Amino acid sequence: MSKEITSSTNESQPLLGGRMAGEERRLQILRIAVSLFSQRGFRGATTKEIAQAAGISEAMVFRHFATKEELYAAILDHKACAEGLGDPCELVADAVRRKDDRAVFETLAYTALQQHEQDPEFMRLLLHAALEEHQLTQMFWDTFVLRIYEFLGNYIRERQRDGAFREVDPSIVVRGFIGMIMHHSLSNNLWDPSRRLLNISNERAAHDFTEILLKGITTHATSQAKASKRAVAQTRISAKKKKQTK
Amino acid sequence: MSKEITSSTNESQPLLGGRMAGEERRLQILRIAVSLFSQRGFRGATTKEIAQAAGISEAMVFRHFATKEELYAAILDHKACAEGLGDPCELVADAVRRKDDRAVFETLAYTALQQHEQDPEFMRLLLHAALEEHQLTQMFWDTFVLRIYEFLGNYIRERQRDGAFREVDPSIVVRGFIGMIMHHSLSNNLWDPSRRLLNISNERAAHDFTEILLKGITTHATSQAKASKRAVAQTRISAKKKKQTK
DNA sequence: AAAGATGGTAAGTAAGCACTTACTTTCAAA
DNA sequence: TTTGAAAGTAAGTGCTTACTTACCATCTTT
Repeated sequence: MSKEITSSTNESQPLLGGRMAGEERRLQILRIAVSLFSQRGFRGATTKEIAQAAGISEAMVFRHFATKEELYAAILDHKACAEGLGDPCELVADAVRRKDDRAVFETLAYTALQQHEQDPEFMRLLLHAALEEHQLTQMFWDTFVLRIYEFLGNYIRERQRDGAFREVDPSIVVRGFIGMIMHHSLSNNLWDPSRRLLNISNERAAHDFTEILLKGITTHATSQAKASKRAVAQTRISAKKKKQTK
Repeated sequence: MSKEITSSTNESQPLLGGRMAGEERRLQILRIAVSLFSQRGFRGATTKEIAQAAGISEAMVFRHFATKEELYAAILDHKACAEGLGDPCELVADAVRRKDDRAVFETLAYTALQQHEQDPEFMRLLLHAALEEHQLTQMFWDTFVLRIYEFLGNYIRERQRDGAFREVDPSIVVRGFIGMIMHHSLSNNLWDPSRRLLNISNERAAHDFTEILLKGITTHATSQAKASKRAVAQTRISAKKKKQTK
């Protein structure tokens, strides 16, 4: 039981001998817990495992987080708030202004796919939370997914007014598009990690999904005349409105 | 001790007299276990809970299933094999013969959506299994998803030869289509059960997703001449082949 | 160098877990 | 009516779990 001063045998950070500053240790525990919770879920990951992986005793875990629940909540907050997930609306704001449909959808798709690929833990964590009916699920849905629906929905509505897109419920279009992306990431990370069914780059996936969606909702050549007439009329109206309001 | 108190107060099912035939009890346990495993996952559901829900002692559960693992496996077999999931290839075989693209895709989508709606436990069970990296996941993917990819992929390839569909990797098309459907079911059953973001009938969803996909992959009016030429040429070739082979 | 705060641990505890043992009740066939 | 197999249970067993207690070690401050 010589404790083998552990720093030699322990995997996580062999560089540092035992002692750590409080905040540093806290973050280390958090990182390790994220990894274990995402692998085994809340019930599946034990505090003992977490402590061992961090190279400390269980008691230290409970000094930083009073209960396992609190640790879980801290993780979800940490992941949901701090981590990436930069506002997608800003990301494509320029493309929206230029009305570059292809850029809008393809950029969103590519960014999401990259995000999922380089941080697969987050998706697993979210899935576990959803299955356990944890409140984070609703929080995530409300603050993130909802905003994308509004943002993309508004863009689609605008392009419909332009006559560029046919008349479909924008929410259905968004659901379909997000579905293609999410399911592709889920397939890659969860169902078919060896990618036997489909093995393509994120660029390719983003491009082809966008192509299918855009061709699926743009107005046809046959009805193009009608569409452009409407577009012109619409442009005049918006111009008038602008002058009136300002 | 105070054990008698619990036994007198604890009467889970006063309606049915205790005793059951072996097979009957086995199926009852299975049904209850399905429900509990799908709600709480493998680790989350306890044998005690299952026994209580069935109105029997824990020992009876272990008389029918030697271990918890065995019960889990029995459930997955029961659900994956016995339950529904009728061959989708047969379902749309007629539409495929008539080359009725709309019917092929819309029927598949609608059937899947209905299936997911009336048996949400199965999807939860599958998700839990996937997160726990249970072998069923691969089994399900190989025997069910793979076949759909092959089937739909072949159909798309055929229609591409006809000149009816543009040249896209059929696997990507299938992934996109399945993605729209799966994500919609997942949204309805897991993420947004109150359907605040989107609340549409399965008919509507199947129709609109199909519409987007088909418009997204059919050849355009501008290139229709070229396409139909190719289609005619292709038809002649197949006709010749048929005569030659037979 | 004394002191006090902070990082860290060994050794618990009570509850809960999957699973077992030893026993009783029911019921249909011989 | 006997009997024996099947349905059923109470009361464990040993292990694991989240969480605690009481104590040690190592810095920093004055």
